[in-house]
Amino acid sequence: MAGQNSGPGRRRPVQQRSLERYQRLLDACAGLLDEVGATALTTKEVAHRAQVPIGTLYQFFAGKEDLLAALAGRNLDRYLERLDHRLLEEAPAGTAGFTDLAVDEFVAMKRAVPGFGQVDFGLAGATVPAGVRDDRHLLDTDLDNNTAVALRLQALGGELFATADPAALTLALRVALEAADAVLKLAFRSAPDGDPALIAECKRLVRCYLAEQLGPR
Amino acid sequence: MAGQNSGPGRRRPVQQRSLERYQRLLDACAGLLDEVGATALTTKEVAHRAQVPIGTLYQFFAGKEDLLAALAGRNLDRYLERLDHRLLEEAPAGTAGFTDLAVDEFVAMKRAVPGFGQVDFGLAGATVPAGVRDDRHLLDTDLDNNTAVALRLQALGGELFATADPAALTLALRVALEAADAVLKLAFRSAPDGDPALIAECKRLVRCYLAEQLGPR
DNA sequence: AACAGAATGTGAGCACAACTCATGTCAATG
DNA sequence: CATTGACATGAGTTGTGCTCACATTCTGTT
Repeated sequence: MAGQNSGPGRRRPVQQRSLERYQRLLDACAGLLDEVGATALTTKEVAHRAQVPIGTLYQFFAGKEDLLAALAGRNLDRYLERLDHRLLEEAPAGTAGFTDLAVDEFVAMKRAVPGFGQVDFGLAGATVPAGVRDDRHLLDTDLDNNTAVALRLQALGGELFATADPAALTLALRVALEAADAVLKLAFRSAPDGDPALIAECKRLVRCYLAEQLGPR
Repeated sequence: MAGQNSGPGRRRPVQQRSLERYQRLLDACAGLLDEVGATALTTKEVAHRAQVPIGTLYQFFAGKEDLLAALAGRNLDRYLERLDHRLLEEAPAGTAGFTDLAVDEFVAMKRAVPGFGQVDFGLAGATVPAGVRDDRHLLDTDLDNNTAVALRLQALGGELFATADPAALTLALRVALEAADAVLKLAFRSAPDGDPALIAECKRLVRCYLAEQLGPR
């Protein structure tokens, strides 16, 4: 169910061995992210950790930026997959229940998944290579991550979001997403496992906003 | 009224000529930010634009990171100053009015002030030099920008925020601040002058959250 | 005015990271 | 066995952040 959601890498590996190396590179990248942070991360060290020569890294990824984007894409796919499972298991009623689940799962991944705390979905990291203006302009690719994620969340929520105006709901989800991401980043800056008070406030913020959005009841 | 709020630079200039060069460096940095973005910005080019030798730049700023932090600090000082003026002039009643003013002024600066769109207050950019753990641990310095800004906003708001629990209000302001910043960043990623729909949603988000916070009335 | 010593200014050069590309490897086909 | 082309490799190129030995300017004392 999780679509391929990586950045515009160089060559997508098709053979078995290459695929393993590709994943190993992402794993090494994630591990290093937690240890040294995004700015201090070097492509040489990532390649070294993954036991892959530096040239091979650049066959799969256009550069450091693209490597991080690919990791963010994998994170997003995994998050949506896990959220989907929990929605089926726990079957919450109403948007408040959905919100709590979505936030809790996000927090769980921030704690457990290497690198997730540094890049999560890369929402704010559009970061066009600087100087070169964006020239891709088709479908999914040109709406930034934010809208793409909002649409996928909306699909997951399904009947929980009963509304007469789906476009307005998409807008609201984009806003809620960006806001929640920022507040949770703050929560994890304040405490290693996420400040509980800030996590609670994050839920309150989103619930309150979405409640006003669809049916003021 | 605006306190000195720059990063932990190297030497603070005291002489007249040095002060001018210091400001010129920040101006050049801001201009370049808008043209090439943060990652493509080079210290050499900043120094060249400011007509200042590269060595001098490194006397004032510990590095590129610190240069950007200093710009963010100047942005914050200017913002609070301008917001303060508008609060006195327009004297809004209630938190909703305060919110609208605060957001509008922020948007105005995003449009008008060079570099503001790239770094604003540097809320998320704590970015410890990577590898070295933070060793300053006194007063203002160790609570990140977020808390510092929230407290200053709280002071500006003054009697508008009548509450029995000031600490809870500070927490709410920190959350609102981080969320609003993220949503407005999104608004300016979507459209050069800021997507009006997203700006409106930002106000709605903050108003709704703060209304629930202090006096559910 | 003349001088000493401190403070500040300067830019060639160093260390190191991102990224390339000529060469090497190897499997499939004629 | 020879030919071909896809894929793998890491020494080398380019260019950035940053330093440091030396030059210049300022400040206070006699």
